[in-house]
Amino acid sequence: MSLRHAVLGLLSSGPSSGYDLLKTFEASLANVWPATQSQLYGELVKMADAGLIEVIAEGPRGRKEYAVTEAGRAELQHWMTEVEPERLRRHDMLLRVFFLNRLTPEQARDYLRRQQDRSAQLYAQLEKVREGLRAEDGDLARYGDVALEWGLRFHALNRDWAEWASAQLKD
Amino acid sequence: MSLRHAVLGLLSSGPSSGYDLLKTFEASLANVWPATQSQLYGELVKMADAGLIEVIAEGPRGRKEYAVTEAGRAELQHWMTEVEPERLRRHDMLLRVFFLNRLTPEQARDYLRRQQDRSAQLYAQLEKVREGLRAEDGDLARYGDVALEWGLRFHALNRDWAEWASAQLKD
DNA sequence: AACTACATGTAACTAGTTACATGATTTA
DNA sequence: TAAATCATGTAACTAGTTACATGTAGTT
Repeated sequence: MSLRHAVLGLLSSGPSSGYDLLKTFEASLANVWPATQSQLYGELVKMADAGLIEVIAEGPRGRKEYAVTEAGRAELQHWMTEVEPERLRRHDMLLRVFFLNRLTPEQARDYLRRQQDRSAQLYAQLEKVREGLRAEDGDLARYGDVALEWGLRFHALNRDWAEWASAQLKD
Repeated sequence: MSLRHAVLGLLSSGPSSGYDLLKTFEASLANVWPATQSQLYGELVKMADAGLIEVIAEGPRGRKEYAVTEAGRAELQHWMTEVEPERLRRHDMLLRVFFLNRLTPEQARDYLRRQQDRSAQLYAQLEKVREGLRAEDGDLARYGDVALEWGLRFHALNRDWAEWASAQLKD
């Protein structure tokens, strides 16, 4: 249900259309909560039905400008302060680790090596994103950077763990 | 589609029934790839239809013993060595971070503090699981421990990051 | 005889994906 | 006037969840 809360979060800093929200998802939230066009438009209709948001204006080409209602603000507040974040449940990189003994030792080492390389690459990519972000400001960029730090640490963890795991295999 | 591969992985070390597979999911794979009873039984039927597994025996109470076919083994091998693991896409703990400025500074700090505590707690829990695991052996336990190390590092990362993020808020 | 564990199956629902469809406005 | 961008909507499908349903075999 968090697409709903992502939308409430975005709209809580000002009204916007589905189209514009989609751009924001792609530009800012892509790494924490991606949304497709069809899912977003559908969700906006459901949220309006539920009274969390409302259409406050219609523009050219059928553009609809949505704003959060009081009920929407309350729901956002509730979700932010009282709902425990979901735990990470599925992790197919780790799932493969359980079956590493089905591979030859070389294949198993290759697998971990690929994960290590990939994480190093993702780390480097994120570092570049951070540089690009330095230019911008505003709250989304500011808090975006706090989230980005998590990402950097995450990729570093994966990289280092894969190296460690590779060494473990040798016994 | 990875439930399918989890099943292939488990069956690749010997035939088993849906019921027994479910126990293994609960005991060993719960943290990397949970499966519900209804999903598992449904998937087994689809996999048999697709020729990846087959019923090799029927026991009391309608028990069906499944075994991997050659096609199933090939699919497992393919998935292990040629399919890139999915990246983590959705992360609602981090999504909330983007909207931390909608809270009062105290609420925001509380949020991060709760995440820190929770991660510390999950870390401690996993450590206990590891102790319990030391007793067992066999490949699932052995590789399970490699995955568990990832989990420990992950919770430590979350704990430390939350502390860091909390300090960031003060400017 | 009652209880527990074994064992499978099905229905209704939610979230998310890809692909298709349509049309209006702005800009080169 | 052609192309790009703006803007929304819908259909078909997949994966996963919760709840319901049913019956058998072994244990106390």
